[in-house]
Amino acid sequence: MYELFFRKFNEKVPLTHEEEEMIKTYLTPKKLRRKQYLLQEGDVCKSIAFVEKGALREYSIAENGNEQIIQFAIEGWTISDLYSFLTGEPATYNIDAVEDSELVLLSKSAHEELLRKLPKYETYLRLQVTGAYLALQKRLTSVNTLSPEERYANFTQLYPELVQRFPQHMIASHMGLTPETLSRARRKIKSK
Amino acid sequence: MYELFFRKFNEKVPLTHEEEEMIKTYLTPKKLRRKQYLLQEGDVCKSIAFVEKGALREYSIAENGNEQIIQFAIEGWTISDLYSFLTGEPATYNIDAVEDSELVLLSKSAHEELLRKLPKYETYLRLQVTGAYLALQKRLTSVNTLSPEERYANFTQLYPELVQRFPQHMIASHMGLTPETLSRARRKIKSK
DNA sequence: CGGGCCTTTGACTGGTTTCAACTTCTGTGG
DNA sequence: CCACAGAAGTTGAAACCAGTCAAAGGCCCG
Repeated sequence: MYELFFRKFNEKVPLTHEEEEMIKTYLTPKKLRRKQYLLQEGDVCKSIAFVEKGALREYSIAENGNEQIIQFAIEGWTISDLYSFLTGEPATYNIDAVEDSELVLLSKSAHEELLRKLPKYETYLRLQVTGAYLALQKRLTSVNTLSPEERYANFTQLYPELVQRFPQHMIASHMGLTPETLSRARRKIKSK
Repeated sequence: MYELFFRKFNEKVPLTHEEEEMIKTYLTPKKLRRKQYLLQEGDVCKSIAFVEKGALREYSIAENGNEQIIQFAIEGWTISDLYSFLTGEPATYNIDAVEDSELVLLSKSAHEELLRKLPKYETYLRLQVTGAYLALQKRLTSVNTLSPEERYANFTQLYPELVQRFPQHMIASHMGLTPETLSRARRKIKSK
């Protein structure tokens, strides 16, 4: 249990067996069915979720009803409405399962206690957030400088697994395009 | 000296007098003239810069020569090519001064020693990066969901100081618009 | 005072969105 | 196991909106 979680943790910050056991007491497993919500806009995000198995998405809904996907998560990734989690404000994002999924949850109180008790947890968090920040920065640059085709090509190269597992219209939404535009961009790429 | 730096640090993580003195030994002041580079694409980013006074910008240059501004920084903000700083790879961004500026620099070795010696520094960093991450997330959402007018209105509301101190064409670049489009968006807003 | 950069405005172009129809795929219930 | 309904993806046509190119006016700095 929690194998992948600790594998990823150890890649960033190596843990002793005792430390692993200690962390385990703070973790909660959770299974989610396809289409089931982990978090709904308006609720407070009460935990950080690590994906042991499955696939989820995080998205907001604009006034006109358009879904805007801001993040995907598959095995080994972490997902949460961090702002809501940290501040206790209502979430502005929704998170739901795109496939049946198995998660590892870390509640707010667990998070706070681990920060107090285990410096390695803070290091882990820092590295995690730093990585997410750098990835976002690249993404923003690509949105501002690349054409839809280039963006899609770039995305498939960076995240081939995601292209396999999420439907096209979600990937379009993630890239800020309409499904039609993405479909046409794909055709152009193929014809080369 | 370094007043603003420690004010901001203490807001996030309170320090004792001794700790402040200790940190001071790792800091280096630097003055920059308007238009002077702090970092040029291709060089390795050797420090994190805190702005005591002045205004800077961080940007990349696309093949076609277009400048794409990814960040501004004024008093109290921190600026750096974090990826280059952490990995030692050549920087993909340029940083230069838009006004004469006074900076506080933290070198890579200082950064690493502080991480080892002072847990509060790691906490400070974590909070700093987390804040930057959340801000970027909001920015990405606004790029994908708002019209140019809404985006500019949003920006002026969020960062009125920046609108005062940076020329329009830089703000346009920051928002991923051409100067012409921003000019027209401003006119539309005024006419309401 | 002059030059150059910044901003604004206009006309035109091109690419993405929108709307709509059609096809394909998927999952569900009879 | 097949049939069918709904979702997903593709394609076409038209509208729209930001980008591009060009020019003029304003302002700052040397």
